[in-house]
Amino acid sequence: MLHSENKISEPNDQKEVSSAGNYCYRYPHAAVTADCVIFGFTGKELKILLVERGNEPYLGYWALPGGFMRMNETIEQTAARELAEETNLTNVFLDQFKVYSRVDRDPRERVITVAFIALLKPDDYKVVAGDDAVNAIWFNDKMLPPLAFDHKEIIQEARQYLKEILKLKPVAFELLNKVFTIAELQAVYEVINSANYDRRNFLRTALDSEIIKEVPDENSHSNHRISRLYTVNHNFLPSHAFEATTFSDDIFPADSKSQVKSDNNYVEAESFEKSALKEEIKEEKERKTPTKGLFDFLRNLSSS
Amino acid sequence: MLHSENKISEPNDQKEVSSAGNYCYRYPHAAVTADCVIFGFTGKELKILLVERGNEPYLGYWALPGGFMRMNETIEQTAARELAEETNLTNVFLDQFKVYSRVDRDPRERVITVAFIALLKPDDYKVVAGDDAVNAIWFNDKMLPPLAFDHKEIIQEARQYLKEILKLKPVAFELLNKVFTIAELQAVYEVINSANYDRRNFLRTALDSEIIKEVPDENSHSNHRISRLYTVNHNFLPSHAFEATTFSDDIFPADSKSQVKSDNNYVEAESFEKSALKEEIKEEKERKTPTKGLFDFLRNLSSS
DNA sequence: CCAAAAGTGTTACTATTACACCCATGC
DNA sequence: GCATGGGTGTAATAGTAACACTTTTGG
Repeated sequence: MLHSENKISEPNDQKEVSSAGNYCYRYPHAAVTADCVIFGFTGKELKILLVERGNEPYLGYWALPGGFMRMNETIEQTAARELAEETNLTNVFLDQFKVYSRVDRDPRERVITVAFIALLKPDDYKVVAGDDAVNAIWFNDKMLPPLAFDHKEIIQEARQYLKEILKLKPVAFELLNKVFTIAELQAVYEVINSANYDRRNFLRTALDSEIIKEVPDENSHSNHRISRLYTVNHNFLPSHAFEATTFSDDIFPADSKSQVKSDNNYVEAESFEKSALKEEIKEEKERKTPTKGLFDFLRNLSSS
Repeated sequence: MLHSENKISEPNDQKEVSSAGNYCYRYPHAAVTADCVIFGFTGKELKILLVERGNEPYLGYWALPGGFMRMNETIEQTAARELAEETNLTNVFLDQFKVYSRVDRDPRERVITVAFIALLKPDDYKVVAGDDAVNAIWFNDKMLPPLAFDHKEIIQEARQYLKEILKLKPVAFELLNKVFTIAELQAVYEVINSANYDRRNFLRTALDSEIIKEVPDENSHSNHRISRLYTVNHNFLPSHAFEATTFSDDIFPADSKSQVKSDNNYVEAESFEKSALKEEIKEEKERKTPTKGLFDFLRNLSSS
C-alpha cells in the first residue's frame, strides 16, 4: 500500500555510489535498533548491565547494550543476538516494552530503538559477572552513571515496566534459578516493588496460590540455617496459563467476506453479527464473575 | 497503512541523495509504520475500525489504519496523524503496545510496524460512525473479516493488551464520555474481560474505590428508568496517579562518573553503592507491605 | 399494564493482616 | 555460644460473594 516502487537497490546496480550510501530508497528510512535493559538478579539485588561508550557521540558515557536490526532477522532476534554477544547467554527471558523514536535522540542519523528487558537468573548473573570478554559493568539499579542518548529514560521506564508485568505474568521466576528459596522469591518481589513483606504472610500467600511447590532435594545454600527449596509448579502454571492465552484461530470464515462489500462508509458490519454463537454467548453471560481486583490499579498508582 | 501513498514526507532532512533522487544509506534500512487498532465503544459493545484495501497485495482484504513514519515525527505522532486522517478525531487515548517485525510480513519491502491501540468514547464513536469521508467500517471485535498482513495477530494481541492495562491503569474511562452511567462502566469491564458482574457488587466496588463520584446533573438517557450519572474522580485520581509515576530526575550526580572508570570487566560497581541514601532506604524497609494481590496474575491466566 | 432497566442491604464466608518465639547452622 | 537467617500459628479484621424484590419509565 505504500510506495510499491520503493525497491531496495543492490549495491552493484548503483552507478553513483557515494562513499556512504549503497542502499537506496525512494523515501527516507530511519535506522532501527534494539536496546536491552539487562537485569541481573544476584539472589538479593537487582543489577543492570551497561557498557561504556568508546566513540562519539557520548564518548565515555554508559549505554545499554544494543545494535542495529539486520534485514534477515526480527527485532526479537536482534535483541537476542546483542544479548548473546554481550553475555554469551541464550535462552534468556526477553520482552520488548517500548519504542523510543524522538527525532533527535541520535545526533548522527534518525534512529528509533525498540527497548527490551532481559531477566537473568542468579546462575546467569554469576556467569556474566565472571566473564571478562567485554567492557561492561553491573550497576546497582538505583545508582546509575551518566547515560548516553535517552537511555536514562529507557531504564527508568524499564523498571516501571518490570513492576507492571510482575503483576500480570510469572516473570519473577525468570529471575530465579530452577530451584530457589522462599527468601529469594520474596527478594525478587521486594526489590521490584520496593516493598518489604512479612515472611510468614509471603510464604502463605505463595503456597496458597499453588504457584510453587517444595522440592525435597539436597540443599547446599551456605546460609546459616538450611532453607527449604521450591520450584515453579509447572504442572499447574503453563497449562492454565500460556496455552489459554491463545485465541481460537478461525473466528471468521474466509468466504463470507463478500457479505461486507458495501457502499456505505462507516456502517455497522451487521451481517457479521448474525452468528450461531450468539446463543452460547448469552448462556455464558449468565455466570457471574467476582468483582475482586477490578480497581486495584489505584493501589499501584499511589505506591509507584 | 492505507492512504499513505501520497503523504510521505518530503526529501528535506536527508543528506545523502543519489542522482535517482533516492535516499541512500550505507546499510539496509527497514521501513517503519504505525498501525492503530481503533476500539470504539458504543455504550454496550466494543468495535474495531478497519479499512478495505484497494491495492495489491491483499487486495480486498481488510487492514488496520496506519502509515509510514516521517522523518520529522515520532512514532506516536505518526499514529496520531493516521488516526486523525481516518477519524478526524484528536485527543484520543493512544498507546503503543508492540512492534511487529517478521521479515516477510510485507511482501514488497522490509517493513516493521509499531502497533497502537486507540480508545474512542461513545461520543467519538458516533462522530466516526456518522462520517462518510473514508471507506472504513466498524466491526464487532468477535467477528472480523479476512485481514491483510499480520493484522489478525495484531488485533488479537491488542485485545489481550487492553485487558492487561485495564488492570494497571484507568483506561476504562478512555472508553467513556466525561459523564457516564454505572451500567456503561460495567459494560466496559464486562466486554474487555469477557466477564459478567453482579450489579450491586460492581457498584459498591467502584464507589468504595472512590474512583468515581456521582454527578447531580440533568439526565436524558432514553432508557427505561433514568440512571444516575457519574464521572471520574479527578481530584482523587490524577494527583496520586500520574504524577507519582514520574521518577525523581537526578538519581546520580554527573560528576562522580570518573569513579567508575575501571579496568576490570564485569566487576561490581561498588563505588556507586556508597550513598548517603542507604540509611534512609533501610529505614523505609522497616515498614511492612501487604502481600495482597501478589500472585493475582494466576487469576488472569486461567480466565484469559 | 407490561417490559426493561435501575435502585437497594444483609448475611456468610474468605482473605488478609499483624504479630513473637524457637530452631538450625556456621563461625 | 552467639549471630544470622529459617521456620511456624493464630486471632482480629476487612473484603468479597451471593442473593431478590421494588421502583421508575416508555411504549
